[in-house]
Amino acid sequence: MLQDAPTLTDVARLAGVSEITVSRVVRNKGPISRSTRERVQAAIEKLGYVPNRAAGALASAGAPLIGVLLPSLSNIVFPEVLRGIHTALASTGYQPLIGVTDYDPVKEQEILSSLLAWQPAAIITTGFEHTDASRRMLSSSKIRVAELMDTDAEPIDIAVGLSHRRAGFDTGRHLISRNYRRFGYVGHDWNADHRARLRYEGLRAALDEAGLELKAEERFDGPSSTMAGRETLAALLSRKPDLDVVVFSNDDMAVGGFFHCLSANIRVGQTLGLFGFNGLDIGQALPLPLSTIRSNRFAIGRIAVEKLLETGQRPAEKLIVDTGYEIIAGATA
Amino acid sequence: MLQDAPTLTDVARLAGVSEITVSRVVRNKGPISRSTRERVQAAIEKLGYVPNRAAGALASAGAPLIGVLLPSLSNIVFPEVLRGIHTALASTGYQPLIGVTDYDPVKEQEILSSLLAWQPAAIITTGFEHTDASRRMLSSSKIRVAELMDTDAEPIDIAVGLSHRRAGFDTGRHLISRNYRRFGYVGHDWNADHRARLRYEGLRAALDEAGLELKAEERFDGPSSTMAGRETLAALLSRKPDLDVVVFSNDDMAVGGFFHCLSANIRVGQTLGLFGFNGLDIGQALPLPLSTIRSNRFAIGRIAVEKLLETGQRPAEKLIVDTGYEIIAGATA
DNA sequence: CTGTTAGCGCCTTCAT
DNA sequence: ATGAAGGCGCTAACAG
Repeated sequence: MLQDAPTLTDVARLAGVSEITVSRVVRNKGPISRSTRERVQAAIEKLGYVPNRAAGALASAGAPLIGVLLPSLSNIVFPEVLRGIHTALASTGYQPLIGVTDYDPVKEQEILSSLLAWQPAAIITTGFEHTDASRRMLSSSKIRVAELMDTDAEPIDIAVGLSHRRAGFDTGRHLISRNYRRFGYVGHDWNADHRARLRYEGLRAALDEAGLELKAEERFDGPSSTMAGRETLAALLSRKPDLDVVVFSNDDMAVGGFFHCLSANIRVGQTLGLFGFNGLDIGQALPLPLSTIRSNRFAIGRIAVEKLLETGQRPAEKLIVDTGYEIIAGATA
Repeated sequence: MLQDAPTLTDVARLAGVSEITVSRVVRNKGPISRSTRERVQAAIEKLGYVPNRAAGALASAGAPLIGVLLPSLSNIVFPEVLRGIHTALASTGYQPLIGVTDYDPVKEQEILSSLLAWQPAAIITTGFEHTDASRRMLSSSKIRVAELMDTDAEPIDIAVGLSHRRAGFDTGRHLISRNYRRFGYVGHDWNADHRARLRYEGLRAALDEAGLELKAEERFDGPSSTMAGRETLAALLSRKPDLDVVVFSNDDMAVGGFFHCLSANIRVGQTLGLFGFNGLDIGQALPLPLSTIRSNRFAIGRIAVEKLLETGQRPAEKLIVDTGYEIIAGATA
C-alpha cells in the first residue's frame, strides 16, 4: 500500500471542510459550491490523495468492480470479448476483476464465490452451463448478470451473443446453395466448447433438411488450434478423399486445414471447399480469404457492459441481445 | 451484493464462539482447537458464509489482489502472459485486477493510481516506460513491482523477460551464419512497441559487426498484424526485389509475409528467407515452419507472480530474471 | 450547500 | 486456545 497514504481526513483538514464534503467532491455527487470544490481539489492534488476503494466499498456495500468469468485465454475469441468489455468500461470508473474457469463449472463456481466476495456491481460470465450452486448465488444476489456468447437458452438476467445453432444451420444452407454436396466436418473437443457442438447440430439439421448427410467427420480430442486443424483434416481426407467441402469447428481449425491443403497440393476452393467460424483476421489474410462466419466478439463484450450498467437493478424482464453474425463469402468455399 | 449475506457475526453466533475465532478459522491463522474449528466450519457451510473482502482489505490494510497492467489485449502475446499470471495465481487466493494501457504511459498512470486504490499486494506492469508520477507512486509505495518482457534496463523491483537487443543481435548472427547477405526488414509502429525497436537495433548491430547493412526496410504505421505483414512485405519487395532474407518485427508480421510470398509465387526458404519473433503456434503450423525466436511469454507471467509472492517486502537488491529465448531454425530461413 | 452521527465487516492488539 | 475493545477509511441518512 502507499506509505502513509493521505486519507479523506487529511484532505478535509487541509481544505478546512468536513470529510463528507471531500467525499462529495471526489465522487462528484451532491451539490457543492464552486469555491469549496476548488479548494478541496487543490488539497487533493497537493496531498496526492487517492481514495481507498476498500473503505468505499465497505461503506457503500458495493464495489465499482465487474466480475468477469472467462473459460479460457488461449482461444483468441475471449481476449477479444475482454477487449470489448474493457473498452466499454474505460470511461465508467468500473474495473474488471477477471477469473478463468478452464471450461469447468466447478471451478467457475469457486471463482464466482470469490468474485462475489468483493460485492461487484455485476457479473459477466460465459454460456449457460453453471452449477446449481452458481445459479443460486447469482439468483439470490440482486446484482446484474450477463451471460455471453450464446442466445440458445434462457438467461438469468441478460444474454448477449448469437444463436450458434442457427449459425451452423446457415452455414449448411449457404454451402448447399453453392452446390456443395459431399460434406465433411473437422472439429475439436466439444465437451469443453458447447457452442461448437450447437453449430455442428445446426449444420446437421441443414443437411438433413436438404436430404444430405455428413459423409465423414473427425474430431480432435483437445482444444482448437491451427495445428489440430491441419492434422485432423489430413486424417479425415486419408479416410475419405472424395469430399467436396469441409466445415471446421472454427477459424483456427480451418486455417490449419488450409495449410494442410497447401502442403498436400489440394486446390482450395476448387477441388475442396473450406469453411470456418469466427471471422478472425488471420483467416482473412490468407492468400485466399477464408469463407467463414463473422461472430461479433468485441461487440458482445461491449454491449454486455453497456446493458449491465444501464440499470443497477435487475429488471423483471430478462433481456436477450442478439449480436448476430454474417456469412463472409471468402474464397475458400 | 448477496442479499442479507451472512457475516462473521452470524457465523460466530451460530457456532457459539466469538467473531475473532471465526476469523482465525477462515484465514487459517493462529491456534484453533480441532473441535472449535469443526464447529465453526459447519456453521460456515450451513450459512453459506463468504467473507467480505472489502472489509478484510480495509481492516488489514491490504487486499489479496495483484494489479496487472497490460499494454494491449489485441496482441496475442499479452493474453499469453496473462495466462501465465493466472496459472501461478490459481492456488494462492490472490486475484488479478487488470488494466489495459494501450501503450500509453499517461493512461498507465491513471490506471495505476486506480489499481493502487485497492491496496493490492503487488503490481505487474510491462516494460520500463513509465511517467515520473507512475514511477513515484510505485517507488513510494512499498508493494512489490514486477516489470515484464524486458531486461534491457534497471527495474524498480523485479524485471522478468529477455534482452530484446540481444535477441535481435542473435537473429542477425544466425542469419549471417546461414549465408544470408542481402537483408531487408519489415516492422510495425515502434513508438508503441519499444521492444520491437530494441530487436531492430540489435539486428543492425550484428549486421554492422559483419560489415553488412540493411538493404531496405519498411515500417507499417500501426500495430502488427498478419495483414500488415503481408502488405508491408509486398511494398518492400516492390521497391527492392533482390533481397535474400527479410527479418520481421514479429511472427504476426512474418506470417503475413509468408502469405504474400504464396500469392506472389516466391519460394520461401529458397529465393527468400523469412524470420520472425515470438515463436507463435501459428508460425509453426505453416506448411514451412517459420524460422523465428521463441520468447517464453507464459513463463514470464508465471515467474513474475512466483517471485513477487516469495516475499511481501521489497528486498534491497533488485532482481532481474532472464527467461531467455531460443532460435527456432524452422524452414523459412 | 455543508455538517454530524453512526456504522459497514473485518482484523490488530492486547488480555485472559 | 479464545475473547474484548477499538479502529481501518469511507459513506448513508439525516439535520441544518
